Amino acid sequence: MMQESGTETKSNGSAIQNGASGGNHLLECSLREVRSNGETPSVEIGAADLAHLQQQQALQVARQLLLQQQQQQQQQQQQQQQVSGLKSPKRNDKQPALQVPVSVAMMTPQVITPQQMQQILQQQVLTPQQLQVLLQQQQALMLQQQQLQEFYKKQQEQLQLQLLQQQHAGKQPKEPQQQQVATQQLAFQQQLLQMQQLQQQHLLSLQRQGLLTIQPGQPTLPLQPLAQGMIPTELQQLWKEVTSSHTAEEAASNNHSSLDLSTTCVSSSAPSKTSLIINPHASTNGQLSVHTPKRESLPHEEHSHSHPLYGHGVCKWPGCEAVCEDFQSFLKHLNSEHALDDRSTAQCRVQMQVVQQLELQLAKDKERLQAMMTHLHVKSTEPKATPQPLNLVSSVTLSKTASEASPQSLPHTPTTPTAPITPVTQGPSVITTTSMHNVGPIRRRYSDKYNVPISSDIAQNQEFYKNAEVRPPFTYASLIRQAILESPEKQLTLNEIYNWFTRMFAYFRRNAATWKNAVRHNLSLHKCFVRVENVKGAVWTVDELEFQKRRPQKISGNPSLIKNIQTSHTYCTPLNAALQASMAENSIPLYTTASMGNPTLGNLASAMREELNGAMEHTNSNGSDSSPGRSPMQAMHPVHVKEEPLDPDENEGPLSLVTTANHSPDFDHDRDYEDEPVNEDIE
DNA sequence: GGGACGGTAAACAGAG
DNA sequence: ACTCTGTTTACCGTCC
Repeated sequence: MMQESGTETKSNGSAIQNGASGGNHLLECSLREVRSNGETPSVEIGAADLAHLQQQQALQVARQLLLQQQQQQQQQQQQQQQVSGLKSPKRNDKQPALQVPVSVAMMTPQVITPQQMQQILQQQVLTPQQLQVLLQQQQALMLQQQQLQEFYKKQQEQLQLQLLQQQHAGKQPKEPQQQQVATQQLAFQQQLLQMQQLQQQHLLSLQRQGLLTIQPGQPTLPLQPLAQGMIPTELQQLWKEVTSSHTAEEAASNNHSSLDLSTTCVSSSAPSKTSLIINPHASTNGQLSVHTPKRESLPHEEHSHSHPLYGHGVCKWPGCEAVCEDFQSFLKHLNSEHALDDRSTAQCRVQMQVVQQLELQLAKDKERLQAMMTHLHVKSTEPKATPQPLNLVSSVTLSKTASEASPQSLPHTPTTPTAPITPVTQGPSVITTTSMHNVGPIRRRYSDKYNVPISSDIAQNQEFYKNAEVRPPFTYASLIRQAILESPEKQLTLNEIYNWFTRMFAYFRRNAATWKNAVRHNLSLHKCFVRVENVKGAVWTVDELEFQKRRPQKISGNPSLIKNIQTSHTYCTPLNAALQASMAENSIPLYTTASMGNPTLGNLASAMREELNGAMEHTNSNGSDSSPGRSPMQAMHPVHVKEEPLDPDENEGPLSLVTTANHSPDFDHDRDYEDEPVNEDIE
């Protein structure tokens, strides 16, 4: 069994790796896949063709790169000429040395690896705050640059003055001093250039994120390399190769076409289209324009016609971009230029690969998100951790850091567990050194330690636990008990307990050997679990009395914790839910998750609150005879269903208000989960 | 520091 | 022979 899942894991992992490792391989794979699907075997871009195309594309990119480098150098030279006009001729010898880093800096955006692209893609989910920060950084950079320029100007003037003085004063008085000033000047200029590089890189990063568009009248900024390194853009290049009638050499020999390609990349690549709306109030220093993804409301744009291949008055067929005045002409164009032929089919295949690649990317990012969620959830001692499973927040309140933690005033909107924690809103601030120590298996036993209601937590965060591989903060014993109590007959076979674990918690869909062993170990170890021989075999039941014997001790002797429990319940969870769950935890019957939303039971629960609080206050270290046992409605006997099938104490008994997952006896997720591919990357 | 408790690993046995 | 179930022991970490 474990071996099976192990192999599954490996294969899955390698698949993912393929997706991350190399575009070529991926393309070939996807192509193979397309072939294996048996679609249109007659048409043809073979793997070799594709490789050839990619080579051509690489050539073209290289050419373009050189071209841009030349342009940038020209720009740089222009800038330097402007500057050098003010200073001594000596500076000229130093120019080449200065140009090198600039060129390098400008080349860097061109070699964006898939990983970088992923980072960029990730960065696309920036919050307005982050965007603001970026823009502020941008402004600060510009300000710095301005200051530097001013400073530099002053230096120039000073130098001029000195030179004049020297000329007037004598022929060769202060050569060293002059050199010194020149050196200073050089340093300043280097600083200035560095600032420019920084600024440009910053702008590039913004551009790559699709946040900014550059107005046409901004020649000093390297626009072309914007998205070229990105995989989809490369494929767009492929499109060009496939569709263009002229050769790549022609294209390369023509600056204009090269620029066209780049603009094509900018305008038609997916990333630029997925740009974010950013705060229009943010100053752009007059150099940048904020690009909003919303349609720019071109008058001739599609009104009622929404066609995926038509937008902004342009045919969006990959690599086409023919201007179509209206939708009708677009349709004509579509039928004439993109009819069913070999070329269109081939293009379609490439588009499939594009989609496939994006899907891979998406899958990877999803995986990452999952890992982030897991990580952020695990480090639950972080005071400001935002959306978490409800009672885990309670757990935080109950933890040692509770006193320092900000008042749990978060108005606990019921967590939608499947709603991913929005990691970006938390930002890097959440990831602290202290949080690192908490990564890994949770060893806290919040529920047992602090009496956090397990049923409440499980019920309210059911979706979360089901989907996120987060270890529930409950002991095995508590979980086993919960599983058994949730069952219609309050008895489960071992296998059914397994199934409950895997069904309710994504975490238990892996490392089955470990936790199953732990389950068995707990069943055997704790007296509260009673094995009952059945006709079918053996089932496990819960001896509540035994269970309660060990529980009260844990909450005892720490009044502050008890107080915290109450306050945290007040703040963090809907009272009824927390209360009834807490009662359920204390074996106060009738109040289960089922009572949530039930006004009658809710009121009853409210009425019971005082008793519960009082009971908790009276909790002492003896424990065994403490509050839960004294509840008048306490079940004073083990739950042996065979003897009392209609036990009114059952949480979901007579009322049948089962809100948690109803489990069919023949439910067999166990195998599925065990064989489920395990995500090794998270580990 | 020590005891209680929980998690994990492992060995072992019996049943199917 | 193998798997599943159940028991037991040992070790370690955490908490009080």
